[in-house]
Amino acid sequence: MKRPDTRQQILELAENLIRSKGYNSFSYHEIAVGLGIKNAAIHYHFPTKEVLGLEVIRNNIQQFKDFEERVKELTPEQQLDEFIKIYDTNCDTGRVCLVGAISVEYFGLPENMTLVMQGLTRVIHGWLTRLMEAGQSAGAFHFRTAPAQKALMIITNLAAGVQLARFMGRESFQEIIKGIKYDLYSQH
Amino acid sequence: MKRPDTRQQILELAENLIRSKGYNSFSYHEIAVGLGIKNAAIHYHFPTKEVLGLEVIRNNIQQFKDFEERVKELTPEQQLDEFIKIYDTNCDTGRVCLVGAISVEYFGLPENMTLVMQGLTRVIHGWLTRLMEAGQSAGAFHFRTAPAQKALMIITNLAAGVQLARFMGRESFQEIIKGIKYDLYSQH
DNA sequence: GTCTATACCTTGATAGAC
DNA sequence: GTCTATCAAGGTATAGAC
Repeated sequence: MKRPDTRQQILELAENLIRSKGYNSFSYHEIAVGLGIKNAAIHYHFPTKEVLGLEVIRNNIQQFKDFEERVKELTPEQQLDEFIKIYDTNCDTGRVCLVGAISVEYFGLPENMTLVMQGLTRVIHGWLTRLMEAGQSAGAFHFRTAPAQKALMIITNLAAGVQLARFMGRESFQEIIKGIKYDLYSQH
Repeated sequence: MKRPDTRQQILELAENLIRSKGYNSFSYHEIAVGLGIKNAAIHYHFPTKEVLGLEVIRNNIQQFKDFEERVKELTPEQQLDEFIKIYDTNCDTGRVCLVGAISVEYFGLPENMTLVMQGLTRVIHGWLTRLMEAGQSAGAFHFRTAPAQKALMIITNLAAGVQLARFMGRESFQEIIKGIKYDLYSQH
């Protein structure tokens, strides 16, 4: 069994912390304790916190592209289910999506981070827009507005749905999932 | 120059800072500089940062109740417009809603703050649910799902819509507003 | 790659004069 | 009510040994 890759472990814990409490609310010390290493070891892999933040975002972009690749042969309905499942799992584990987490601290972040985040939002929104188009063409999804707009509606339902669930409970997020599917699948 | 309303000024600036960069990203020093006072003066009005955070939330609840009172004689369509306008203005000034801002830092906040936040979400969601019911009864809004569910969909569209706009631009939020209204007003 | 040790800054918070 | 002065704690970050 391969030895655990410290760099990757730091990256994953940092992402979890950002999505649990925010970028400016976690410290190198917290990561060090969590992984049983020392402060300085983190700085060896990520010289500054900004670099760590940037790598977390870039890693997230890559993860989403892996997701795209993994589901691309599925039907639009199945792809949507997989997409929703990401947020559903996040909701269970108490983590909001990276876009929401980072966006809220916007004016308290290094500018580079906000720039790279634009890339992440573009990738996600672009994929979901194409999925809406494909599902509409296939007769699976029913909606009358533009696919790009419909994609925005769904992303915001999911992103803020997980956030809201922290105060209103898991059931509220389940209601939102039902709402999204009802809108898409009912003939109107 | 006398400053009888220092407390209120602190409260307002703190709320703006929370909704610009997050609770754990602003400091007493920032407020002091912003208002031309000293660190210690803030501690006179709000002994701890937790108290300040709690008062910001309580103040927000009161503001929303004032909003309810202000619009209660208007038609459901007009009330919805006023509600949307709150978020639209926030979007222009670069501020996300308090619910989104606080929710994202959930696991990095004093527990009391998360408890009081539950009250805020309940107040907003309750009001919008009743508005959905009233609008439906009046034949102004058209939707088939439960009013409480429809309210959740709209709140999440607006809350995350403002967040997303920080990366995707103001136009994306305008698209979301159009989407909300199209869904509610079109016969289907 | 990881450690110890430490420098340096910012933070929330307090005491006491006015 | 606001100030000056100060504090302890915690934050990011670096140097150098191993």
